[in-house]
Amino acid sequence: MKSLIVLIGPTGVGKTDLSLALAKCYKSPIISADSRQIYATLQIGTAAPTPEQLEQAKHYFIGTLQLTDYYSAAQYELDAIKLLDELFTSHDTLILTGGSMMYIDAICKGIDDIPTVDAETREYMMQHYEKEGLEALCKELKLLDPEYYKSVDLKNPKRVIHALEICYMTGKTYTSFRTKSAKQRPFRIIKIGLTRDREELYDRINHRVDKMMEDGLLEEARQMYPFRHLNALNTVGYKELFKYFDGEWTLPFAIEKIKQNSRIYSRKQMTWFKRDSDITWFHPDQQKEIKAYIEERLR
RNA sequence: GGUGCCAUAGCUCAGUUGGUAGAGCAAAGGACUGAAAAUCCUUGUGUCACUGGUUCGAUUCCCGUUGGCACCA
Repeated sequence: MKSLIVLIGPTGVGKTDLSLALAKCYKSPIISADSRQIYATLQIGTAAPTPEQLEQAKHYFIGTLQLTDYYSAAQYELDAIKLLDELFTSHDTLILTGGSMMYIDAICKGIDDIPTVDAETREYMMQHYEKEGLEALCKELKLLDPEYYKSVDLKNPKRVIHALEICYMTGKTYTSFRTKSAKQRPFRIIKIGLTRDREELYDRINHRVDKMMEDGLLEEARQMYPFRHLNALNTVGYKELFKYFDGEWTLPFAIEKIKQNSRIYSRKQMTWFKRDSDITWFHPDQQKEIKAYIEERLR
């Protein structure tokens, strides 16, 4: 039986270090599930594995995209599942780690087969939204897909717009693409969650931001500044420094905001992970216990 | 030393013509199916600085105390 060890947890909890230890233990490469570390030029600000760490194990999906490349959780599912199939021919146990909740779920449960929105449709909908407002779009959705209208968060423009995009593009309801059932994977999934006391986690996050600044985050962000409108740069650590470059915030204030937004993000991750009853939780220092748990499950 | 002003949520401040109070920020909780480090939703009890007085009732009015600010010496 092939097994995928899925190592998850909030930002700054210590996933990278443990993933390296487990990679050595199981002679596995490390497959990343991180929607920002996947971009080549966002190393410092996303706390991507360092060159030294990258040498310790083969990594996938770290720094493989350009900022301008289109990517999504669904694309990640396709790419990662294909890679897993290949790697399982020569490995029994593989390690997946990352903090992007939706990327993790894309691997473990799958994402429904919904068409990719083409550039014209998105452009059209964005203009439509600017001109008519959210309420008008909600009315349209009520007509085109009354079922989804009932369950969608009507105050969230992204959700409403996307559903409409699919309706207009395909001539079918958005609901018709939603299966609401998890895909079965041909491998065993062992989910390990890493957690720490909140105070401890916040402390690590705050210190990590200071370390990033020492390591040259400001310069890295400055080089990304011309691309600031790209989705890849709508990212904690960069968007705050862009406000500093714009003269809106002082540098110390921007740094405080990076820390604050990182803390908020870590909480959001925990909210998502908490409801996943398949996860078994450990403190990152419990390496022995974690290995024992994995051994037991592999048997 | 004297006079005046101020003291209300973690912070900045409203407010109560006397019936125990509310905004912003912070903080916390939640949602999540092709942009997800994104996007969106919900949540405000606090010795109203301390002591005493007036009052059926004081955070509100009065005396005093403490701390802060300003002005005068």
